[in-house]
Amino acid sequence: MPELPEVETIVVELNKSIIGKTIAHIEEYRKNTIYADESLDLGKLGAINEISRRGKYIIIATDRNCDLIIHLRMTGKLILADLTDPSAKHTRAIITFADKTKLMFDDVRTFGTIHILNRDNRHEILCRLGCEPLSPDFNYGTLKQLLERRKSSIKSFLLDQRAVAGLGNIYVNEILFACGISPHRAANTITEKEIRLLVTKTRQILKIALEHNGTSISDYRRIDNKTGSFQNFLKIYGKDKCLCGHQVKRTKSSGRSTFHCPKCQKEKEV
DNA sequence: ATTGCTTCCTGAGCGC
DNA sequence: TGCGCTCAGGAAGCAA
Repeated sequence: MPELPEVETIVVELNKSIIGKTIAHIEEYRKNTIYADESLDLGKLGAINEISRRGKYIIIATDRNCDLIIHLRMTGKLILADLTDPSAKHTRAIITFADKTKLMFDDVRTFGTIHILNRDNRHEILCRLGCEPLSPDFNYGTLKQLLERRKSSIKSFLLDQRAVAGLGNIYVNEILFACGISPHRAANTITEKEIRLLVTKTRQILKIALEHNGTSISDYRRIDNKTGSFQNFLKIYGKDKCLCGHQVKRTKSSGRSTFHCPKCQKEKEV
């Protein structure tokens, strides 16, 4: 499940490997994978000159003012290859470069998308996203203001991309455990001290995960098909017992697995 | 306005 | 061996 550290890892690796390459053609192998502006000729998108990330979106920009905006959802992968891998059963699209190398978009569960559009329309995809947790905008003041009027749980707040962009289920579980806050707490009951802790721990966990090239629980792979290694450092997600030996409680909230330790994570503000 | 449920999809893992 | 069931999950879309 690619979240911010996984997407950022892919962006860093793409920046080392496909900058300057000219897009020769793009083929879609499954419907509803590519959404392209009708006015664009996919054989004339130009050469790649910048690759960046916003939330969980990968933005590949070309020198002809076009953007490829990719979302991997749960099982999407971008794999750089010289030849098409015949064992890849779930290739949804292939971007072929002028030098004959290929960037393959694999996606078992088919929810991932590639939007191809003129740069002027970039905001149509990105405008709904909230603040970046690794940017200075993610601070006590911003968070306090956002949390005040939220009645939903702190977990659903952190998962809401319109509030904070880039966090997913695994990191939200880890962040709340690190802060000692129960995922079931109402967002507007988070105290000043806890907000400051949320800012610090979120940044810390994302940075460490990034140093380990992200978390590979099942599907996430880097562009050379290698796994990340932060799964070895998870403290609550998928665990039976927390570090202190307490039983971890597993629940579901809005369809997602939630792990928390009732002893280490406060159910109520103090 | 805000919130939370349903939907999309496939493969792994399980019990029988 | 194979069947049917459950689970994994991001975010759009919709209903309350």
